[in-house]
Amino acid sequence: MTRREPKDADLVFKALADPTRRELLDRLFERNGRTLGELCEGLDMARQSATQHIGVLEAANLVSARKRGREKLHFINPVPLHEIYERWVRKFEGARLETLADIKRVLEGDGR
Amino acid sequence: MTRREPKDADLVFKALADPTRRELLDRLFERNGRTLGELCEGLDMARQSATQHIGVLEAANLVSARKRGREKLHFINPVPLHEIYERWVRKFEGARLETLADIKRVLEGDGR
DNA sequence: TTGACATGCAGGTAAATGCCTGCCTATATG
DNA sequence: CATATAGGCAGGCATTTACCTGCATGTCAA
Repeated sequence: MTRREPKDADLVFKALADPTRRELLDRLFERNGRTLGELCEGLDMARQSATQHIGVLEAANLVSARKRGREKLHFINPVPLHEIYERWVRKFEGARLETLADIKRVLEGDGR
Repeated sequence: MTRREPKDADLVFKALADPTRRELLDRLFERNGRTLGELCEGLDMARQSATQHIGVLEAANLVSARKRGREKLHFINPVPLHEIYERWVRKFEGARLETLADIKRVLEGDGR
């Protein structure tokens, strides 16, 4: 019923949560500005399916496209990736060392 | 039909693609070793639903848990996040500067 | 103009996801 | 022991997702 508006982070992570879409990003990294047809080549799925995947990447703002004649050219936008890093990776980088000590401390029952 | 075995990256990104699960990670960062009950508090969903979310985080190896008596204690594991960063963020960080130039070059039709 | 080519659009289906309710088990504690 | 507390397990339902097929549109080039 109540439709929640998806946040940016949702869109980006969801977009990345599929191997086909990550493959598409890799292809664009290898050579930016590919057409839709080039991107879909050898993907082992119908063009229309790949198009949907590209749509997801565009919705997440990871890819932007523009037309040139009858072609659609695609470009990577790395900004959302960096934002994800700042908010969801960097923050937790320090956590590793604490972990073992925390586990011990808590398990030994000094509690909370 | 043919069930594909999900890769690590799939599990991690999928786990992160939900605001409830990200909230859980934040709660664990704020204080590691929380019990299930503590984690679920105030989450605006049934405990069982939150438990499923925690299951997704565990499947992605972002959280590991162990029992103490009748309680289940949860701990962050930041390693998968770092791996994601190495493979899927760092790689694309350099792409930004190229982008505008690429777009121009391609649009002006020197083609591929 | 006309045919070939690149892409867009509209459903349709099977599986996965996210939430629920109901009930069971195990551990603590009076 | 009896009860409360922490958590586990099973099944059900609505929505979303990831594919597909079929057809329409727009652009280029002979």
